[in-house]
Formats: sequence, structure tokens, C-alpha cells
Amino acid sequence: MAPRNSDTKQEILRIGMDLIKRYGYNAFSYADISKALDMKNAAVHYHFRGKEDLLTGILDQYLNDYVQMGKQLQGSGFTALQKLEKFIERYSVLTEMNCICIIGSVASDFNTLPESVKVKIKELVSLVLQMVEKTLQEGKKRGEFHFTESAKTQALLIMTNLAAGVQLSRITGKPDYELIRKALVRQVKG
Amino acid sequence: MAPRNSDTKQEILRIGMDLIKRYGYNAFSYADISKALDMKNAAVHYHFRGKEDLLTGILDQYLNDYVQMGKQLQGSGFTALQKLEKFIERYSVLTEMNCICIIGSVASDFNTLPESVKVKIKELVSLVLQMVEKTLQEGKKRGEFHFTESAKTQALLIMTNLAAGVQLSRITGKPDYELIRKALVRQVKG
DNA sequence: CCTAAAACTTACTACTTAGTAAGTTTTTAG
DNA sequence: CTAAAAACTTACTAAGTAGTAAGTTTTAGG
Repeated sequence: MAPRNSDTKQEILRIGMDLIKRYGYNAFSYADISKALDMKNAAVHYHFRGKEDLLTGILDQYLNDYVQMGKQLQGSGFTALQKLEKFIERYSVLTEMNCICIIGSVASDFNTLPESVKVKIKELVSLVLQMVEKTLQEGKKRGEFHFTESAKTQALLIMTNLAAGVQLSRITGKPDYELIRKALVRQVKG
Repeated sequence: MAPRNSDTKQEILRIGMDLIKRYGYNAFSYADISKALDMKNAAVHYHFRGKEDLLTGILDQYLNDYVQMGKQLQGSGFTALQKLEKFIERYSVLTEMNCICIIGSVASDFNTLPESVKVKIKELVSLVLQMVEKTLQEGKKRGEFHFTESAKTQALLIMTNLAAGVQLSRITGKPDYELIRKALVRQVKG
């Protein structure tokens, strides 16, 4: 079913990430992945010893993606607003795909995860929050943003609006996500 | 382990709700409930034919609780701010218990749920949103609140701040929830 | 006390889960 | 061409999953 050309390990990570965003970590199995790639579950175990290792791999790649995005945006000539909108766009895409964000997904399953993964998630969330906070600070300095809360608090507000926005809109419909998205941009613009 | 005096059906609902808030719908089993009540899994099946019926029962009770709270607050002499704070308090308690809200929990598992349950969740979320929206409108009319967004949009912002606030603070720590809580109150006060 | 319904337990089924050991095919490098 | 490492498949296991049928205990009402 899936193209067998490219790196299998990468394919597994891709499928796994999609399943987490679509159904949640505790709702998918090795069988789901192996079926999607038209192989046996033992093949998945060959690349990732256990589900813990798989989740770790998925989180690592997600974290890496963010760092990559951060580097790309750094000194790119983009305004702070453009940077924020690139961040928001990720959530818009999720909404369109009927998915929720990885962070929101693993946050729900958090208490069922092993300690090593919990630590990784903490790192990931902290990194994302710091990136948003930094962009907000930059925007305020440049006179693009005029929010009154601290940059950290405003970053928390934005993160929660987006993370729960995709969750909620999956239930009540996409227009609600759009209302949230537009409102939070107005909020930071002041 | 649990007291066997009161209604078992109610006890099952209580345990089930706790498990959903703590671990998520797809992360608990009938065995978890029966063990907690020191009985056999078949006894749980006696009260709730399947997991779908159980979730429906839990959602019904949750919805009922909200309607009850709504009636209690209606014409109670409480200010709009006090009503809003009573709503927020529910999330503060969740944070303290290391739990997330039912809505956020089932939102993550939404795509794995049967259609009948999805409909019920939609009703539940709509009701909660309407309650918040109504309180916001009342507060604005009475000069307590001064937010600039529409009451519906502001209700969405508050709901997402709180729902994802408890999720995020379970990862990054309770202080982050407090930052969000205080900021959103400032936001509606204007 | 007696009966009948309610609330269970016992004992099971069929299926799915993560995970593994051993063997086979494919790819790669000398 | 060949050896060996990488990437698999086959064929399992042990545990957990929801769910059920039949039998037993408990409870409540006449």
C-alpha cells in the first residue's frame, strides 16, 4: 500500500505520528503501523524495540522539526507576525486534517507514559513555549505586538488556545477554530 | 476496597469518570473498574453492557451535573464574575488532582468513538460553551466584564485556555496553570 | 417465611496486544 | 563473486481486552 522505496524507519515514524495525531497514543498498535506499511509487526519491532522507543523516536523527530523551523525563521527577514502565523499555520493544517497536535495528544495520555518519555515531552513543550515567547518578545520590541501580559503568559495563552482549539473544533466544527485563531492574533496585535 | 453500601451503578460511573480524567478513555478497562470496586468484570457488564454504554452514562451524568450547576447559579444573587470563577474552580481542582477535564480527554480519543457517543459529546460541549457565553454576556451587561471579542468567541478562548491549561500544566507544572487562570480573568475584566 | 427480581460470581470465548526467537531474504561492501 | 550485516518473515508466547452464558447469592416485598 505504502511506497517501499524510502527509509522504512522514517516511514514508521511518519505513520506513527499520524496515528497519534488522529487517534491518540493508547489507541493504536504495532499492527496498525505494520498493516499501513504492508509488513509484519515484527518488522516494526526490528526498528523500534518497544512502543516506548517508538514514541521516543516520534517525539525526537517532532522536536527536531521544531528546531529546524526555528533555525529557518531565525534571521530570515520575517516579521514577528509572520513567524507567529507560520506557527499557527501548523494548527490550521491539523484542523483541516481532522487531527490534534502531538502535544495535546500525549498530554491526555501523560499519566500512562513511562518516566523517560514524560521527561522528553517536558523538554518538547518547554522548547515550543520558549520559541513562541521569544517571537512575542521580538514582536513587542519591534512595535508589531501590543499585548499587556508577560511574553511567557501570552505564549501560554496562545498555546492553549491553539492546542485546545484543534481539539474542540474536531467536536464542534472548524468555524470555531477560525474564531479562536483570528481572536488570538487580534489579541497579540493589541 | 470501596464502600459497598451505596449504589454500585453510581460507583462505577464515579470510578470510570476518574479513570477517564486521569488516564484517558482508551487507557482503562473494565478490569480496572471492577478491581477498584473489588468485584468481577462481569458485574460491571451487568450495569453497563459495553464500554460505549458506560461512556454514555458517564457523559450523561457529567451533563446532568452541569445542568444542575446552571440551575443553582441561575438567580442565585451571584455576580457574573463569581459564576465564572465557580466554573474556573472546576479546572483548578482538576489541576490539583493531576487530572484533565472529561471534554479534553474524550476530544483526544474522539476519532475512536462510536457515532452515538460523538453526538453526545457535541451536545455536552455546546451546553458548556453556551453556559459560559451566557455568563459573559450577563457580566458585560452588568458592567463587570469589558472584553472586546464577541461573547461566543470569548467563551471559546476561555474554554480552550482552561481545557489545555490543565493538560499543559500536567506536563510543565501547576504554576503555568495559575498564570493562565489569572490572565484569562484579567482578560474578561478588560 | 417465601418468592422473585436484582446483583452478583464463575468460567469461559474470541480477539487483540506487545514482544520474541529463529530462520530467510535482501542489500552492501570488499 | 562473496561474506556479512541489515531488513525482513514465520511462528510463536503471555497477557490483557471486551463480552457472554449459566449458575449463585442477596435483597425486597407480599
